[in-house]
Amino acid sequence: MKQTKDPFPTIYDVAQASGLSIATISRALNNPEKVSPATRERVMRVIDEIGFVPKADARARALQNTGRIGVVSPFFTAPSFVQRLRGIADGLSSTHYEMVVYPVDSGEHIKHYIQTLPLTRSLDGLIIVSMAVSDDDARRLRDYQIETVLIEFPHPKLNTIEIDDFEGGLMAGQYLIDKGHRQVGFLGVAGLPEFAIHPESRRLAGFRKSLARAGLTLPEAYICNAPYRLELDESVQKLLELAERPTAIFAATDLQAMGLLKIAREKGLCVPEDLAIIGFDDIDFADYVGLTTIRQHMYQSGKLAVELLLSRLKQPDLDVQHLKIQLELVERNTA
Amino acid sequence: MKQTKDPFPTIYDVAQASGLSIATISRALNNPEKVSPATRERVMRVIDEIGFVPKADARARALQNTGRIGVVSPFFTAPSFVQRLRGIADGLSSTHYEMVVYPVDSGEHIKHYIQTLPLTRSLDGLIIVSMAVSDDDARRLRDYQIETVLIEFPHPKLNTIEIDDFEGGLMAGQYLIDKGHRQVGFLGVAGLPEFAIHPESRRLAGFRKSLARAGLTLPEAYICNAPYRLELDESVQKLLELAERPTAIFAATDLQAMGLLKIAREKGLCVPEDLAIIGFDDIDFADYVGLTTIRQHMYQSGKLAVELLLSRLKQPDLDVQHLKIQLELVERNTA
DNA sequence: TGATATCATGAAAGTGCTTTCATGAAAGTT
DNA sequence: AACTTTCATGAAAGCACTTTCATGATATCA
Repeated sequence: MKQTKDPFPTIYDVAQASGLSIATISRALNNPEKVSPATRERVMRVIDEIGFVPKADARARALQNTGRIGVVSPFFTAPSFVQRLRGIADGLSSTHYEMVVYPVDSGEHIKHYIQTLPLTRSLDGLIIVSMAVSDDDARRLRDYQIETVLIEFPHPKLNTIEIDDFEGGLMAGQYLIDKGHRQVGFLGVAGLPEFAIHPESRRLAGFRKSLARAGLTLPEAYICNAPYRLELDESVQKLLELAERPTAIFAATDLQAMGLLKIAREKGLCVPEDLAIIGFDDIDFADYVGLTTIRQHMYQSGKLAVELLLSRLKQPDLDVQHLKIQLELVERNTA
Repeated sequence: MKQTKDPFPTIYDVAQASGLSIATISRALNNPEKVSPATRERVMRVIDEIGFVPKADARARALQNTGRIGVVSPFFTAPSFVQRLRGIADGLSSTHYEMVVYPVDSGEHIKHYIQTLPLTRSLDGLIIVSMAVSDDDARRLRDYQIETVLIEFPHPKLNTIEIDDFEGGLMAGQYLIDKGHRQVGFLGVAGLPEFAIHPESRRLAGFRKSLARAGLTLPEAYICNAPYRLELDESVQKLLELAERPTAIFAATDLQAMGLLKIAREKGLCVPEDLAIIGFDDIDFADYVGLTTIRQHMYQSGKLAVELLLSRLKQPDLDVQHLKIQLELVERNTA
């Protein structure tokens, strides 16, 4: 009667109630084959009776692992990042791992995370999304043997899921050129905090390359940078008000492409006739608005990241891997 | 020299290196005033030297708190839910709490979580979003003294952030009536899994009430249910092809309202002239597409939930609270 | 100067589990 | 019948901290 009242029965209670030792209870739970069937039966019945559930932290302590993997990400609620998060969550859902999300909104934050997370030992693995990791950080992560997978920012010493931003920019440019455009512009990202990475510069580089190959140039006046959100600023207005404005624009992100699309339409421009627009990312809403874009399969990148992480957790001596996500041009109605 | 090589110095290493006992080290860290200034100085110097960081889980175990709060949510990557998540994350960011996300995608899942999370005791608090909680579940959560805040689904015995769906439906209906509409329809949610809650029925009830007050009725033919996503199914097509179709439709969620908007436009209908549309939620993209809607301030609900949770964590004997989020009609271009 | 209060410190218990190692019984072998 | 394996089980150590309680050393008071 005492046991049934106890709100938190421990393994000791189970042992006592069943007349066995805690070692046997533990075995029945974790290595059932090491226990006789009869005993196993008995243990299970008692467990059900008194409602025993192993305490996670005690288990973690003894096991030297925590059953938790951390995800550190900036803008984790931005559409594209959410898709990634979904991939991670799905990848983790079939395992017994929990997902701890560390939103980072300042440079202090990330430094702090990288410095203390490995030390407090409260995580089995770490997925770092779209954040620059210094050699120092990388060394620290390795020294403290916390398995880490980087998404988007590559580091030679760490597992990485890479996006070939250069290639993506090249694809976008080539596509526009093939469509006959000769005056093309670029919409980049402005005002990104210093701790975030800047993939748009590589997208721009690839874009430039494609133009060069076709003997075209990208005039300074055709390059515009705007904040990473739906509401763009006046610099975009100006670009569209140019006497000789571009006939096509490659936006470094879908979010901005959508902002651009809206402004263009407000100005009475027909898309794609007057102005072709191609984005990058393929966020969920891209399909809704019919945005032509370069898909980088965010969901898949997240899922891949956890698969990579899990495989390393199982076999820690595996070589560091650098996977590349396949880019894909999705043709819709804006270009 | 041994200490400096050890990648994970423990409190014992600090004790040995400083010639003090682990008890004193612990005190110097947690109750500095209980230790002589000289000793404190000495301890700190050694800690810095060998790079000691207390292991979080060991600390949690001894302290009986974990520094972690759990968020269980369905569809946690759907636009509206993400906004809520952002509110929760922001609310938590100024604290030392970590956010563990438990995505639920099956009924088994939620039952399982509610039954085991409190028992494994690896969480200080729990925020349950948009999930039905039975009396049994509620009792269990209380018995096992895990502080819980429910969002959207109210329970008398637990803290709740409520949304007045009935009132929202009423507001939507009243607005359409005031605009002169007499033939109004309703777009509800179909195919929601059984573990999710169904706020749309209350939204519908409120909507009906407003119609009744104006002497109007809602014909069966004007009620349509479609999946909770951007791509709606043919039932919506049929509604719009009715000989005498409604002049206005209240969609139970913004996501569906946007789907409806797209279909209407594809059919050549002018919105709002031919068909007025009003949604519910005010997701981020609602502003982009100019959707008139009932805002339920998802972000705020999340933030409020953590504030409520934190205040209860500090003062556990506080009475259970039931907060109501203020709804707000946001007039844009679709109605 | 002897008795008492104050204070910094250390020893040890507690936290709830896993796992190694030892033990004794049953089964198999010759 | 004596001996070796095999197998289920229990005792106990280990995980890395916090905190209570006891102790001995000072400081305080009469």
